[in-house]
Amino acid sequence: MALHIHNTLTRKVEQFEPHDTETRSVGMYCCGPTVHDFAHIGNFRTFVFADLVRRYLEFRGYQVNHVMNITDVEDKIIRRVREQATTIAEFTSKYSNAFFEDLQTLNCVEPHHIPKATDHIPEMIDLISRLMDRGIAYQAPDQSIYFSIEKYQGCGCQYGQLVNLNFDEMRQGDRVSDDEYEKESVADFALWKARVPEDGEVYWPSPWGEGRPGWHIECSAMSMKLLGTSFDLHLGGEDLAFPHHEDEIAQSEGAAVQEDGRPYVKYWLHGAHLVVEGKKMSKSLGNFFTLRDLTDQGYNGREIRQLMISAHYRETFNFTLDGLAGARTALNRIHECVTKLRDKAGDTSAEPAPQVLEQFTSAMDDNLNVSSAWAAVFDWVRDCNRRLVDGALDAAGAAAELAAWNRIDSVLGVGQTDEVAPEALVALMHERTDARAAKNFARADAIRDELAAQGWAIEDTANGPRLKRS
RNA sequence: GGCGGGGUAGCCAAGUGGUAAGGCAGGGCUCUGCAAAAGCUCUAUCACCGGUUCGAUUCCGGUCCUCGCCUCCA
Repeated sequence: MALHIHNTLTRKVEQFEPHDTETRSVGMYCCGPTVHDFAHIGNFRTFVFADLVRRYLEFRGYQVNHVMNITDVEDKIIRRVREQATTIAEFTSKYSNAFFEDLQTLNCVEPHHIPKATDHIPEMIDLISRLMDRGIAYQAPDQSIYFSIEKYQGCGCQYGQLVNLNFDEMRQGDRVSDDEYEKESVADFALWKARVPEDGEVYWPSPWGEGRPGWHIECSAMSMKLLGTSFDLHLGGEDLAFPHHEDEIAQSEGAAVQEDGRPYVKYWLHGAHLVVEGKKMSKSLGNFFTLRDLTDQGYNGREIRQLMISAHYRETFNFTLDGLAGARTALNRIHECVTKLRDKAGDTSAEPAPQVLEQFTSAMDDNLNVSSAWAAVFDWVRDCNRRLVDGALDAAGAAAELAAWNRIDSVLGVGQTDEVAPEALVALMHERTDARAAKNFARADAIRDELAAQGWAIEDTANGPRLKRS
């Protein structure tokens, strides 16, 4: 079997075949954060999902070129920059840095390219110019540049590739902001927003006067610059399908820069949102969490990551604190097993054991069915534990299972490294062994309590006692 | 109103036209000086009503409930 994924363009699960089949290189773009605040766990579900896709493609032997943008100019940012009398660079760098720290906490692999919108104004202007030249964009009386959906459709292009649109039935105009009333048609969207007093010092020169880019144009300009005018994968949260991604397609294909009728993007993947304790996150409900809120409660990034990738990306996920505690226990179980395999394997190395890898791969190939993939992992844990108890695993066998796990964890990214206990604690552990030999159980238990107080648990195994983080 | 997801054990969550994975929590047992870890073991008529079928949780129709999008949104 080969990797199959759900493509929003066709609304079907399709076999993944990148444009470039010879080098197996894949271009992948993921809409990144708008850096006006600390990102919340809902945002991170999407980024962890993108990380999972990237890691699985690499596991499958593809060479991925992963791009994630940073949106650092936008209404909210402009407002706060003005309120705090600062600059865009200063204001956004704080949240941008925090974002990358958080990604690291979640054990996400850093994208190869992280373009910022404000560094690509010329590319956006070029793209808008091309749309103007083709007659698809127009300047309104307010001096802003808009994209004409009517003209675009007149060129034989389709608007509404990602969602079924029926403009007559839509509740039009409800939320159209005041400054966009000069558009020719309500569905048109801004490519370039003319400078207004509220923008303060945030503006750039352009052939159409001072102003700033519309929201959608940055992703078209930056993705095509870094990945070419027609690339393989574009991902983002489900809310972005319309209008953001739809408009990206319109701008990019409206510019007619693709060769021989290729689409702007071959596969669109959208990750579903998460809710917390069954409800949409909101500060008033008290179920709104940034990543930092959770790590402050003592949960680590691996645990949060595990929970986020425990369910299918196309389903709304219910993130709960109970679930997080469960993720901790589940991960500990894997870690225990891996530790025992390491002990058994020693320095022996071996080729990965095929069985669990096959089960894992066939689950993931099926539209990234992580639930099923985890089931394969836990079945494997039970099987390894059983064989360890039965003495049915020798060093080579353990090494093979370990090698398989390392392959799997290159995708899941939840593995931990063992922490070595301080010497003083190891000495205490030995003292306890002596006490036990002398049947001085009171002293032995006292030592165990003392170790526990320092965050270490003692475990008596067939090979003697072992210390581990509790 | 339009479009698109969902409703499976206490909780989370896969899956299938032939009596339902996995994880967490809980009960019992084994091992242990006691623990821990591990193993064994127990816990579900798949929202409701019709239809198709030898047989449906799975297909079709309807009902109820729920979530998202419809130009801020991951």
